[in-house]
Amino acid sequence: MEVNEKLLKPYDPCQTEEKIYRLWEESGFFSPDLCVKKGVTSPRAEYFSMVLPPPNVTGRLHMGHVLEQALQDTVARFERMRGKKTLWLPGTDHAAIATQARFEKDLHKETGKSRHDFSREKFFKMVSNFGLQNQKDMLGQMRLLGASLDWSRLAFTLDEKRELAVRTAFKKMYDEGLIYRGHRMVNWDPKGQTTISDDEIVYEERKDKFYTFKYGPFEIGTARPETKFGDKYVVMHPDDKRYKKWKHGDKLTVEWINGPIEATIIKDPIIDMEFGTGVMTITPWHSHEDFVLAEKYDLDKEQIIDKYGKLLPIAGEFAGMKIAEAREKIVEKLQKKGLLVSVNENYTHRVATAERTGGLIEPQIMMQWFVDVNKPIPSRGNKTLKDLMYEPVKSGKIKVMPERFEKEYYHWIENLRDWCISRQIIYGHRIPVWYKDSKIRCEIKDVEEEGWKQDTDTLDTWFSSALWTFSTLGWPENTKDLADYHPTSLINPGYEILFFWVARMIMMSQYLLGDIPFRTVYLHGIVRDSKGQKFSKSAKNGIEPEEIIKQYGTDALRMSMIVGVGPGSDLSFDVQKVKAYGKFANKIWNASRFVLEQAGDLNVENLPKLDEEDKKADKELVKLLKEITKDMEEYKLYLASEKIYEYFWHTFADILIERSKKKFQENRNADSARALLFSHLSYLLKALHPFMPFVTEEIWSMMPEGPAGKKLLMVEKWPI
RNA sequence: GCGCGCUUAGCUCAGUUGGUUAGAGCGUCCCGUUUACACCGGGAAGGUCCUGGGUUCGAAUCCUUGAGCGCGCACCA
Repeated sequence: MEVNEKLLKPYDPCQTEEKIYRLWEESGFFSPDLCVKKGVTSPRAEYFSMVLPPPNVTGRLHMGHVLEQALQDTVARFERMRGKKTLWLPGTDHAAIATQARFEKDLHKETGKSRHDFSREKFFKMVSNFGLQNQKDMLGQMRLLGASLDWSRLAFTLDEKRELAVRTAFKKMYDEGLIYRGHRMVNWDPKGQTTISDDEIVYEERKDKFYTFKYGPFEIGTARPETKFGDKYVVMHPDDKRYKKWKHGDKLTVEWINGPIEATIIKDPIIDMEFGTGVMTITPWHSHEDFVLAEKYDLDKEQIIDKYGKLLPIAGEFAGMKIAEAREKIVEKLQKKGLLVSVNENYTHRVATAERTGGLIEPQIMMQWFVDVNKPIPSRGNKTLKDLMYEPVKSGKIKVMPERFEKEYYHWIENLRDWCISRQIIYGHRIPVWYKDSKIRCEIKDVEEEGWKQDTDTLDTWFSSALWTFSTLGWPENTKDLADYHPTSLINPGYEILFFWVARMIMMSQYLLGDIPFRTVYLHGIVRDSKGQKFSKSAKNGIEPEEIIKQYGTDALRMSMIVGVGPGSDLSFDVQKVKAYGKFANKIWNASRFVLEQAGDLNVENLPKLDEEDKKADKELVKLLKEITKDMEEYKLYLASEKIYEYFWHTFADILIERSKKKFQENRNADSARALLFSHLSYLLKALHPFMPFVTEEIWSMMPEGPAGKKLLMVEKWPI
């Protein structure tokens, strides 16, 4: 029979995808409510829900986002077709420090100005506009990817509803003593001029000089002479025989950088006797470990370096100098005084840098806000936040894929310290605390009364994303969405944010709702270039998803990211692979043309009977579909996609279609062949749809309509 | 230092609980346009499944030794 003339040409994704997406969007079927209302989903159906890991509004989507959304959209479409009330909720993340840092960089490059040239309000507005523009671009990109997201529920981590959620969470934790303010050792980023959490530190291996100095009768080693001005405590192991004659608390006068100082002996088993001389001096203000010691023995703590990385007056003649400059000069001076013992030029160690700005972290003691992870919580059976994070994974209530990340997760929790949540940046959720004289109030609503001033710090962006699974569903209101869709079924982030995000979501959901945030965590890997390098701006190896889509189509790009890529494994992006699946889209197109030419006029309701060998083929397909369904239920998309590809091309096209040609030629069991081709095609289109939604939907629109009418393929029933 | 992962065809990788001659895509070579498709079909070459040892009737798959690469975590001054 005659087929649609579109079918006579090769498949052209550019001519198809935009139109198809509009069709889907206008149908309203991305919303589970409308699916129920329009009768394609039963009101009593089981639910399936996912929140999209909100992309940062720092720029545009990259290949990592494509992978993530391809995976999620495939699952969402599968579950929707199986008749579940399926919600996939979109949103974006204000990504406080990342967005502000990016904006400031551009601002400086373009105008030479910095945040200090604007009022707080003005600057906030500027960053905010920058973020909103990026958000707009990204939402467009998500549509290009075919994402079946429910746009009516679009959320942003910094919008009004999420602000309410953040403040409500903060206040509850504050009232229960889980959030406190205190002078504590924090990670100060002199470049970004803000604190960062332990998780935002990136360690870099580096070669530095390691100096050994005479310190009275001892020799001490350091890579950081510029911090040594306040070192008036000498620490050694209590069992170290070499220093037996010194007792804890002994005092002695030693010649040091700026003249003699009085040093005090501290004996503590923290010292590794094997390392160096077994003696060290401590700088409690600028070292985490030293701070712990200082607290233990109630030692003086003196600040040596200011927040701009310059030495303070305690450094005497070196005051005001930058660290790098001072270091050289201090060593010079000590050498002149005869106190320099040796310099090791090849000392490799790891230095802490800030994830977003690359700044060298300077530990500092500062007044900041923290989340206490070790405090027993009466309202949660005296469990700690650590317990609340640990338990649901341990008990299996939350399943992590691949499983090996569970170990990393436990390990992280065991080593977890209180979470520093205050940031000295402007773009973000301002801390909902107000001060007047020495009084302090934590409130959900702005304090408008005379004389009260709000804290100037903002919250770590991960504080708001930690609430994401339920803040997007309306919490703290008692909404129907929350009752209907929480806990969510699946979350699908990259493994690199297991701690930043997944752990914190579990913590907040467990604490605030007394429930898990999701049942399964499917961690995906990183998309690298063909040489295995991470995509990055500096490496100039970035590939724009749009470029690939323009050339090969979204379906091809999506398939290339799903087939054979298991959970947690990185994938090297390879255009050849995309190209191959572009060919596959065309193969589906051409096979469909043949089938529709041969069997497009069959009575769908009453297909001819199958002969023996076709019956066998039919059974095989059923078996395959069962297998694929099981794989999909277990989120093994990498297997299901490969199987369906293999079957379509090498069984359906290469064997069954070729066989049918003979039957048509010989006019032997031709009706059976027609029926087989037709039913095969319609099953295969359905099974392929979650993976390659565009080309399958387009072909589906050309399939003959039965008496029961025809729906969009996206809401047709899954074949098994 | 502790822990985890990877190593399969020239390249990028699959291989689900151990089971016949180990697979795909791309690339290479040969042949082929007579009812879809050259974005194609048929065929071929190409593999010590990192190394050594073990368990087993049987190992790419399980255990173990070593090597190379990668990752996570950790207070070595």
